[in-house]
Amino acid sequence: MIARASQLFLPTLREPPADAEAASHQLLVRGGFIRQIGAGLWSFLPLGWRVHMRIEQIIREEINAIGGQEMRAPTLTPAELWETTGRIDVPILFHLEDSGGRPFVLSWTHEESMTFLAREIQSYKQLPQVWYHFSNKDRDEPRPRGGLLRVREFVMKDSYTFDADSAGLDAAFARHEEAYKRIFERCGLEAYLVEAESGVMGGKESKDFLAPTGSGENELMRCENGDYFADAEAARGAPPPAELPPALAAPELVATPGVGTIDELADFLSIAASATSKALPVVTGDRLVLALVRGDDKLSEGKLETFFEAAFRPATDEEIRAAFGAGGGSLGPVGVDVEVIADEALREGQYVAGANEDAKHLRGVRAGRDYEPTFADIRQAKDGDACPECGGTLHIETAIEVGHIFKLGTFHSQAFGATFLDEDGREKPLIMGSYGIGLARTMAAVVEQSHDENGIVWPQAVAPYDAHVVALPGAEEIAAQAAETLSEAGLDVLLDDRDQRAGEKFADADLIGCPLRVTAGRKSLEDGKVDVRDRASGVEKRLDVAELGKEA
RNA sequence: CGGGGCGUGGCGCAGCCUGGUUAGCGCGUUGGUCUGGGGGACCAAAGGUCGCCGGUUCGAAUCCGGCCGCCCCGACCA
Repeated sequence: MIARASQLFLPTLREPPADAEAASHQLLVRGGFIRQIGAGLWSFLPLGWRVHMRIEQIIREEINAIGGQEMRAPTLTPAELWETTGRIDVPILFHLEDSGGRPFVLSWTHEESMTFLAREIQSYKQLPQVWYHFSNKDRDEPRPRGGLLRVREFVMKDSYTFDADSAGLDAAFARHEEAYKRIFERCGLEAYLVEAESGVMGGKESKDFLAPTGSGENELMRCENGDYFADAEAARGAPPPAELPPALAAPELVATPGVGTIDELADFLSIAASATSKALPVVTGDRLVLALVRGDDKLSEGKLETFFEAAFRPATDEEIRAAFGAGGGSLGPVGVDVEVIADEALREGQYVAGANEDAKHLRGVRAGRDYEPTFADIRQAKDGDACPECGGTLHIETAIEVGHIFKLGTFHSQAFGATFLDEDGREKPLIMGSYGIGLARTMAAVVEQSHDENGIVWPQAVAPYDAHVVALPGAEEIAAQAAETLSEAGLDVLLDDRDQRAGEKFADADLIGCPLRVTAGRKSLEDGKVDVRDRASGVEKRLDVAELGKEA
């Protein structure tokens, strides 16, 4: 097909909007792909929607290929659907009422709707099932940002799998892993599958697809040797060894007047921060627990949450006094009647710890001798940590989460009574998985990874048009012929037939970023040809119009 | 929710501190002439409740108060 620029709604901008910072935000607005209508609320203009549709079609093909059945559930749902699972209290829900005052919720995900439907599954003979749809998700995000990177309404492809047993779930999960890899690869996006923290909402296992980019809200940790990738929140890096002073036979009390922070403590005692330990009293449910990490490490809230399988909060000053008999700056694991969760880094060696007496610390505190902790990996991984696979150096990069896949188990099916009769004649809850891809976010991630100072460089599979034909004065006819030839060869063509200067047309072509630019002008007309330029490489060659079809 | 910034024709900005004619500039838009391979030149023109409400004042884009919206950092985040 051929689209004529003179008739397209394609409002390109010479300058980026003042409020745009992320490259994808600037370029997609400047290129006339999207326009904002409120915080986190975006319209897709004709070009932007073409890209969106191409991504959608790639996803559709790949999910169909693993047996997915496309369907469609509504975004507007009765509130009782969410009361069934208790997720009515999730803070990002948009609540509304119909004219009769009945409560409704805008879906922010579709486990509830799909599980509701899955009650009609009766027998193991009907399993497995793989359902998916493309639908709007609405989320009352506390802070939308970065153009398409985090929004309040967006189209997600979400799949839901129903299996009779966990082996079936594992297989469905694995098939989605592979499908997602192919999807991102076809979109020309570099994305890595990493372990994610499943956090409070539980589930047995979840993995993220992270696309390294210049802007984003996630952090990808990767090994310099390419053998380990992880979400920095969940990464299992090993910290550099602690610089420890000589060991002591028993803990030794030392006065530390005026010392409040780890840095002050290390300075005061003339030791490295890594030779100290940091005690963080937290409350989960109704128990108070002391989390202990090395002085130069930070506690990973996600990891601790996963360890507890529950949310937690910092203990209050009163709770701390009551449990430790000392204030926040002098807490430690020795001689207290409190459960201690110590980070793995503290398994070996002796560290300085708070003495549970104000302004006093203990030197030479050793796990297993002076206190009995439960060990767990609860530290936040850092740039420079050692790779758990090969010992190489790990580095952190900014990334966008473009997909997330979950093994849900039976949480939703039990809530809805979505059961089936198994081979053994017993009624069992369906075993579920859910799998999401944000289309607009994928689009933004592609732009983040694929642009230069002049504009977007679309991978062909997701480009708004395959070729951009620039018609310069005096060569309108040959330009139209070129567009026709390309179109007949099966390409989607944007023909710039506007009465504009050459420079403006070239600038727009670079900005819009179609993979191929074909220019017909006086220069090329001299030998009856057109100039074909590759957007990515900038390589240009002069060809006969007739040759265009083959080239493309 | 905490911190910071911004709100003036379609876009990007100046003016505000120190209140005072018809609120400017660049780009874009419309008509015209010339031009024509990297955002060209000239002529003419259209287009603005200065975010909203209230207050101070003879007089408010400008000063004061409240509210709203948007962006960034943080908190939060399937």
